[in-house]
Amino acid sequence: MRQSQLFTKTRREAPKDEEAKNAQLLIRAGFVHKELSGVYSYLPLGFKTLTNIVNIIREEMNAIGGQEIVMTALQDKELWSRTDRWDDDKVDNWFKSAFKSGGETGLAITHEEPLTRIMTDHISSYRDLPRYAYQFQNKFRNELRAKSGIMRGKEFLMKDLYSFSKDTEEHDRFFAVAREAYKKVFERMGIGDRTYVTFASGGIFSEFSEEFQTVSDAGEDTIYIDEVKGIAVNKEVYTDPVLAKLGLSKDTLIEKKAIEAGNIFNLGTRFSESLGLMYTDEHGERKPVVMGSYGIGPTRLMGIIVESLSDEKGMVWPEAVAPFRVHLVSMVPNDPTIVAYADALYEELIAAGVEPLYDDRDVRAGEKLTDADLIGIPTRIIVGKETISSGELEVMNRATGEVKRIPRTDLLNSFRTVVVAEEVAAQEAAVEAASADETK
RNA sequence: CGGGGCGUCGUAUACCGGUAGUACGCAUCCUUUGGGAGGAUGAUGACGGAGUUCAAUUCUCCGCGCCCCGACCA
Repeated sequence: MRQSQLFTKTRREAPKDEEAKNAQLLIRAGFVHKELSGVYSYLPLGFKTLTNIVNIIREEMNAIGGQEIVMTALQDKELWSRTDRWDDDKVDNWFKSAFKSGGETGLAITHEEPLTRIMTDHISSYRDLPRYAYQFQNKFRNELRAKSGIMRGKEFLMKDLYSFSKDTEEHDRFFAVAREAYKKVFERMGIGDRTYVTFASGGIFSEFSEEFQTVSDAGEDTIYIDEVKGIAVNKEVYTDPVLAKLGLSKDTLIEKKAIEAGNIFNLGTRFSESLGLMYTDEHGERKPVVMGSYGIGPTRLMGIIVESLSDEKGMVWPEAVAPFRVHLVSMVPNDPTIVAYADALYEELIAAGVEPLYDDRDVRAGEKLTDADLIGIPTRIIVGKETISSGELEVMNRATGEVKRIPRTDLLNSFRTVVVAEEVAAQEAAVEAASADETK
């Protein structure tokens, strides 16, 4: 993509109505646009980044047997009344609206109810279990106070997976599998080293839920981490009996601020019983389906990555989620030789399978470099006078600032090798997933 | 929802009861070209409503919007 064609521009200053680092940087770099308090649109660079995050999650959900669907935003009042989650005194953050023909509806805050009802059409025997379905969908929550930029909005993207199992044993097995899949997601996003499985309140459903908490000063939660065991406890359940139960000692726990990047819940039979999702077991006995729910907010995750990995110059995206892997910067816009060289290199990079963001704008070098720092693409290739005389490309690592000089052909070959390796890995993963399906 | 604060060109800011100024950005031109360059010229602005006043962007009230602290957060 030629940067001269990108419709977004960078800004020197953050808008005064944003205090959160993630929102300041994302707006300055043109990734997002604030529509309302707690409501953001995603512009080309932001959408590409978000798409990469979504795809990583999608791959990991597919790998554990998840089947992707899309449910509706508009909800059936009658359905939610049956589980007693419609009244404002029970759930106070609905956005409710009325049909012109009469009657009320609401914008989905979560999707246990509609999916459980859908499943009543499709699950009736033990042969139909287990099943796992998930979606990426905007959720709407009428928060009294949005805050922290894109990390706590009123409308936000959510990946929610729901599991349907025969009994608690089958459920527990999948729960453990889902936990590992979540860990993989955070590792691939570059925040695995600072994200902890955290025991938290299970709310009305069960004793505990498990949160995935990323250590960050921007976090709203306080957690107590056991570094050796690699797990943590949320302050909301930080009591002696709970610690004893989890085999943790106060002496080894470290208090940190953290932000919830995901959570997994054991729902038991709360929804299946109230909505009649039953199956007949091997002995002809009718039983309620045992459910779980598993959430990750991709938009929040994007904010967490910005909060966690940016530096004083701007954002620093991990390879896996960066809007582009490579930022090609031509330094002297009025020198036809350099422009021609950079143009040719741009085409060759595309041919090698790595489309860069190509800063071909007619602006000064300083502005380009400052913008490149802000945008935070992991690898930067700088083309200037020296490049042409030496035949070596100046390749800079955004995260470390390290600069290497690499002969042009070597660099192009290394990209080709990486692309081929990724294709092979993708094929292997597909084969593995297919064989996993067969063994079920 | 309780408390506090704020709404001025696209962005960030200043001043003022009586010409609304500056910087960046934008437009045209000249110079400049490896870390947000200099000059010249130009376009663009007071959240909405009511009130006080000869006169309101400025003061008062009511809306609306935004931010922060707390509460809340399947």
